[in-house]
Amino acid sequence: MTDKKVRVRFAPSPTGALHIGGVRTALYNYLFAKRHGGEILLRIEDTDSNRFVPGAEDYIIESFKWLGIKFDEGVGIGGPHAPYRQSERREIYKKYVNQLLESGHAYIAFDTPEELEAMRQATPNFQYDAHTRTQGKNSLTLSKEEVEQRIAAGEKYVVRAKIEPNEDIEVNDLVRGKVVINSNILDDKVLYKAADELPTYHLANIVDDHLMEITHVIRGEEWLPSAPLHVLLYRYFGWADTMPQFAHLPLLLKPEGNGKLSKRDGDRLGFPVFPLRWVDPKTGDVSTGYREEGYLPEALVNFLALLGWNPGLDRDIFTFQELIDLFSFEHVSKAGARFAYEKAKWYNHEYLINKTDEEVTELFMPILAEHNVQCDTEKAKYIVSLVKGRLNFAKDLWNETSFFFERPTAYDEKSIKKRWKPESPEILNGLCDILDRISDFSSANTEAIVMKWIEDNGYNTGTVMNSFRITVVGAAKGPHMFDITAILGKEETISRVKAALEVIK
RNA sequence: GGCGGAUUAGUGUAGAGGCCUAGCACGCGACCCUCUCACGGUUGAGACUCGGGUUCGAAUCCCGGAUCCGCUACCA
Repeated sequence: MTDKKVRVRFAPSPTGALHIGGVRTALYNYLFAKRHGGEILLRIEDTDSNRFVPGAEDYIIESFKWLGIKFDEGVGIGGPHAPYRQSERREIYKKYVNQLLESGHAYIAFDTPEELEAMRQATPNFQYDAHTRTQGKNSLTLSKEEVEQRIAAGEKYVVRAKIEPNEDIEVNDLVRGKVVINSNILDDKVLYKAADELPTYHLANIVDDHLMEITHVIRGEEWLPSAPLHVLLYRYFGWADTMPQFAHLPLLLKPEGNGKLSKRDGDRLGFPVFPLRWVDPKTGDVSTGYREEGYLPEALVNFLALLGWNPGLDRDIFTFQELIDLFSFEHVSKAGARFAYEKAKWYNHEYLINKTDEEVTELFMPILAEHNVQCDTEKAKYIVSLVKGRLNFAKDLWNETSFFFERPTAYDEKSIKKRWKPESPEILNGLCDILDRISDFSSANTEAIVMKWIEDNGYNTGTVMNSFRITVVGAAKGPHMFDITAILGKEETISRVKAALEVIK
């Protein structure tokens, strides 16, 4: 078992956009598989026909493509265990449902939703199990003839697992160790619905994981309570000796307050909870994505990887390959992790400023085009080199560089209040005269001349430079002043100062 | 309510009985750099959920409380 090739799966349900927690689960699956030279497959669990959302499957595939998580087989790729869409595997499940029925590990139940609801109302903490199934309408209480009659009459039924009471079931979890649960608390879970001829998750995932030779089931903690049922099913099928190992991952929690991370938190606190932009086909609601917000996929991956896991080293930046090489369940934490989106920003900042000027320039050019700015790549690259360090997102590029291309339309109040002095206008007029006489307007030359002029006149450097900066840039921000004026040129620089002097009092 | 899981600074985490005067990172503060905003560097504040044990010694092991999370569907 341990020498078998590692095979894992990510099995989302196409009920909408892929939640960021799902992305992390997929990532851990991927890291684990690749760490062990194994394979990962993508399976679509669309066994609930009521919750199917068109477009969700494509969304999932596109998300992973963007993130750089490549599946070895599955929906959209194919492979030896196709089909990978559960709705297309009906016949397979039927066979296994029958096997369970024949071996006596499952039975047919006709109770309607209304009847079940009535039972719940009548009995506190009602659950359909060994103690209560004798009161239900099922193949254990009804005669064989009546069961056949009802089925022949087209009555909708359900197949339930027949859980034997009072048995301790062990689940060996790679993250949590041994977890023991008594079968008394398990209910006779619905395994199959005749209504749509589809199994439920519980049956489908066991059959598929077995057939697809999955060695490790890595999924969210919300599955831990039903893991004993899954263990039981492996036994009922006679597959106990090839049962996969389980690893239940801690959940992603809200950044503040109680509860798990939800889409609403993103809306409320201003960060995406989906990898890509998603438009709900029913409501038309639009949710932004990490991609659209300007996150780099490698930054998101790094951030997500370290949310609930860490390699035990005193650093935070890891390449995808390093994450693979270092990944292990020993370092997956057991407690839920608050979604620290502030750190996601920092990750993006780190990845962005560590890109080469060429790479950032590639992100810059389309932004310039958007603003109808003509600028050759060489100049753009030089500007990028001046402002790169202060970027969190590519979209910050315009904010940090617009003054290179457009005159300030307003002058920042705060900057003026702090830096503008009564003598500023007079000094600036003098500065314009000096500037006008400079023939070599290069950064170094202009700086040398202006600094000497400041010194000769006994001006305060800060006053001169900050006032100068406000008139040219529009605020007390930006790179080295004379690098800016060198790009703007003499005429534009002087003209900006004069224009500002008309406005700022 | 029942069952299960979890609990180190605001947040993500390191720590697997003495190496802990509890480390790192984000965030926050200060200083340096500097014409400004950033970057970078240095630095400061800030935590072992509580109570019992076990032990010469516990953040680390055991028991109990508290709190939080999950499950408790013909959803996954």
